[in-house]
Amino acid sequence: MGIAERKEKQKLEVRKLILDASMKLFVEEGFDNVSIRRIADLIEYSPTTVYLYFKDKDEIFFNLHEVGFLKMLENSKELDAIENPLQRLHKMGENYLRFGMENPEYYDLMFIQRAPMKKLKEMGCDWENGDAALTRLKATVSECMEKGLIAKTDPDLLSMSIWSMVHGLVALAIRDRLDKFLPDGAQLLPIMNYSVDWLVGTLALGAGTVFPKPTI
Amino acid sequence: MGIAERKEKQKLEVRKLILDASMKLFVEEGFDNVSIRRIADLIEYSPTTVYLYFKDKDEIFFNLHEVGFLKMLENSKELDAIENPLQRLHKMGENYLRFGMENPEYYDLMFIQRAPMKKLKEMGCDWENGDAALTRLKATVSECMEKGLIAKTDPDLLSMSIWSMVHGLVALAIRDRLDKFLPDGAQLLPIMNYSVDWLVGTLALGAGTVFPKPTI
DNA sequence: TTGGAATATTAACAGTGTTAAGTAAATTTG
DNA sequence: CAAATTTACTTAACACTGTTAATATTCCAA
Repeated sequence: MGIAERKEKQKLEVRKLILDASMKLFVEEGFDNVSIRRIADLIEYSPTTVYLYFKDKDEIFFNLHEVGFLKMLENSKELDAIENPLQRLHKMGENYLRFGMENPEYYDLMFIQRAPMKKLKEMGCDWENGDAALTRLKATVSECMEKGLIAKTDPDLLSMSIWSMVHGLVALAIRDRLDKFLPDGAQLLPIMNYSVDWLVGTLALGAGTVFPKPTI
Repeated sequence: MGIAERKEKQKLEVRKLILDASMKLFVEEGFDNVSIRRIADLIEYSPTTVYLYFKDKDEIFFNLHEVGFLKMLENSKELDAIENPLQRLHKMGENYLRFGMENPEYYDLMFIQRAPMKKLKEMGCDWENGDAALTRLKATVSECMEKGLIAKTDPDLLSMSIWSMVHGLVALAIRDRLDKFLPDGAQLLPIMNYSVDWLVGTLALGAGTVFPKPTI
């Protein structure tokens, strides 16, 4: 079935063309300016062709949200090499902030926009990507507790709290709520990183891991 | 100038009519379904009349965002009566979460939607509402440090971290990212409150203030 | 009573997501 | 190989959207 195979491949190619064009528009012109017609213009097809590859606009955004998770995972490969779970936790926080600030559009789709979750519900699926990410966080938090590096509490609750803090930072930042409280021209990311330093430093029990108490 | 006065009053009345109708649509049908034409239908004016009272749609959302801050402030009157700043901090967190979960549409406009900040930039103004709120938080955090209730660090940094955590919780919750990690049918707010308990409990130095270590 | 300002409306422009119907090319079938 | 059928794509249209220009109506002051 060489023909069916080739056709399959071509179909995937056009799909990718559409996704790439959508993201290009999203990154360069913002969510509101991603229209089916402009996507179609970019890939030089008619607008209705897009509907042969995606059921509707939300399905495009759902797929981009998945690409975002892949990208984030790639950004976190180095984590596995870190033996000390507390240091790993610290690095996880730093990576999360950096990914969000460097890829605000992907971050938006992954954790802020409603469209992907709407699609998920429509499909009756779980949020596998988010699930996996939180599971990794929980594992590291649990390991910290087991090794006596941080105080023992409910690991699920603590993981949710940690996630909320870093998400809160990125969400406020990329929706223009943080810059207003910063000295003129100051970089946002370094200051957000201090928050991670502070959190991990506060969690840490022993004096083994050193995180300087920072000041803005 | 009795007539001018009455006209002024009438003008304000129609403005309020528009804002109320907008919010009604926003609450009942979601952000995307608030259109100028539907607002006009609701108040039984023609669509273009709306433009005599607001420059554009974003200006309506900006005004609603301000109404939200008023509402939030009202919800926080009881705070002034709490002498112990650590207890006050705890209550601030609880109030913030409750306000966000009970008024997700207002919260969205205040801390997530881009429109209000865009308008602010256009007007060249500061974000007075957000500024005032963070200032109140900072004052309480500082008071806690002065009275030796929590460890001394940079109060600005700690305030930002605290805010980020509660914002993160609400933002994830109202954008449907948290329910997926909850036992079926579990209430979100009580669990989010545990996070505040944990945070304040972790910050607290003395044994004077009792917050039970919770488990989900 | 007339003139002008304030208020409201109609009509229109350029854009949106999406669907139904029609066309042309590629592939399978007889 | 030719006919039939499937696949890929397009044109035209519907019902919306925010917003502006031009027009009509109402109201108050001179």
